[in-house]
Amino acid sequence: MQQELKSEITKQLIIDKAFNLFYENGFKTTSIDKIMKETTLSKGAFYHHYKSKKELGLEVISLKVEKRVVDGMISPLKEPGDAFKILETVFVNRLKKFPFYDKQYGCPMNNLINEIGSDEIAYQTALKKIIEDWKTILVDLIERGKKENSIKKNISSKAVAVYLISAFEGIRGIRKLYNDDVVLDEFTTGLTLYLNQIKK
Amino acid sequence: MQQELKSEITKQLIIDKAFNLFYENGFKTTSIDKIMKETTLSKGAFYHHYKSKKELGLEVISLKVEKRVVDGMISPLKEPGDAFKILETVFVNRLKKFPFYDKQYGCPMNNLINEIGSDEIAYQTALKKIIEDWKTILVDLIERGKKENSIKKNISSKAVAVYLISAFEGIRGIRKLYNDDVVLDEFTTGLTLYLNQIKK
DNA sequence: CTAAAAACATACCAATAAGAATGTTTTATA
DNA sequence: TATAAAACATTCTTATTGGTATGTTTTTAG
Repeated sequence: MQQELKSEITKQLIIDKAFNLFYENGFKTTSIDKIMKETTLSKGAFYHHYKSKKELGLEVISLKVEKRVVDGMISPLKEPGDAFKILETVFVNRLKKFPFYDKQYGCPMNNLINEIGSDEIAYQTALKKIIEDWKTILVDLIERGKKENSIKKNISSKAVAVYLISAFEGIRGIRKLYNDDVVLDEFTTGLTLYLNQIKK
Repeated sequence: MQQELKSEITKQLIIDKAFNLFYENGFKTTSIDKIMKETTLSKGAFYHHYKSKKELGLEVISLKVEKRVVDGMISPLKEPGDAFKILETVFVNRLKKFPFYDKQYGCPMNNLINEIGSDEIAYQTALKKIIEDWKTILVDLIERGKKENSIKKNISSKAVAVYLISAFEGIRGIRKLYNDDVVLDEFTTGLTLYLNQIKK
């Protein structure tokens, strides 16, 4: 039974290194050789654990990319408290707390969406799942805000959710082009303004 | 003097084919071989006109990618008439009029931003220029709307401009994951809602 | 009409790609 | 403790990469 654990540890190592390389250099141009060089293991080890690069890509998406979005943007929305306040805090704070590295390389999910989003159905489905989960929880929170009278009732929760997610992912990409936080600050101002307009 | 014309025609052919391949398959994974196969010319011809793939990439950005954004989203903002109405028409109509192909492959600029936006300073600068131009014209229009009393005065024009651009680019990416227009319609509802909130 | 320069073609190079084949070593089980 | 299977290493294959070197053909200027 110790073998299974060892296998899991190795796979996790591969996934971790792969995620970082995909994030920094893109999916398509990151080779198995480069990934395995990082793990200090061999290519033979890779093809023992994974049948293809595609299989690894899907695991990276469902285990690493998804986790990032869940931890940073989905789970925090489930917290109890004033729905509007939570909405504001989660979106604005996340942007403010990104380290330089994350600002430079953008959003791992958004990078993948734009690089391989129209390539393979498998990638599409895996990435879409994250967006759909995010959207669902956001809609729930907005609906709650309506009931609790912190958010305007005459707006479509789905529309607001999609608009918020789009804007957030959009700025994560645009920020990559700059070397300072000016655009990011302007975005935050725009976001705050937007949120105050759906506030009751 | 006819030689110069011939050279220009060949370069344009290369640029056109390159743009399409970059758009459909990404920049990094589109090889010079693939591009020249499309032109039915040889690799020798390519390296006669361009010194590197990077040089071609920069020309594609400044001539094709930029033109697309200028024609579709910047120039229309310069039209005379009610500033708010123009804002609404340009953004909403553009989304509604995208052919299936454009919805599937997303925004060429946004694709490049996310694929190579943190790679080379040269690409960064070329792409940033487009965003900056777009932002400038948008700010001008919003300012005009404020003066002409069609847009609220107590909002930051820059913030609104950045927020609008971010949301627009964001949804262009997200739409790639889907096979129908549902998200796009929800986005449009969200966008319309947003615009009505900055309306006077 | 001729020489040179521009436009293109062909052949090549070293590096890198994904993956298969075939090893060797470690671990678990009977 | 023998054996099978899992974990990993080494080597190889075929294709593709950006770019160069060296051609040949077309165009232009004198």
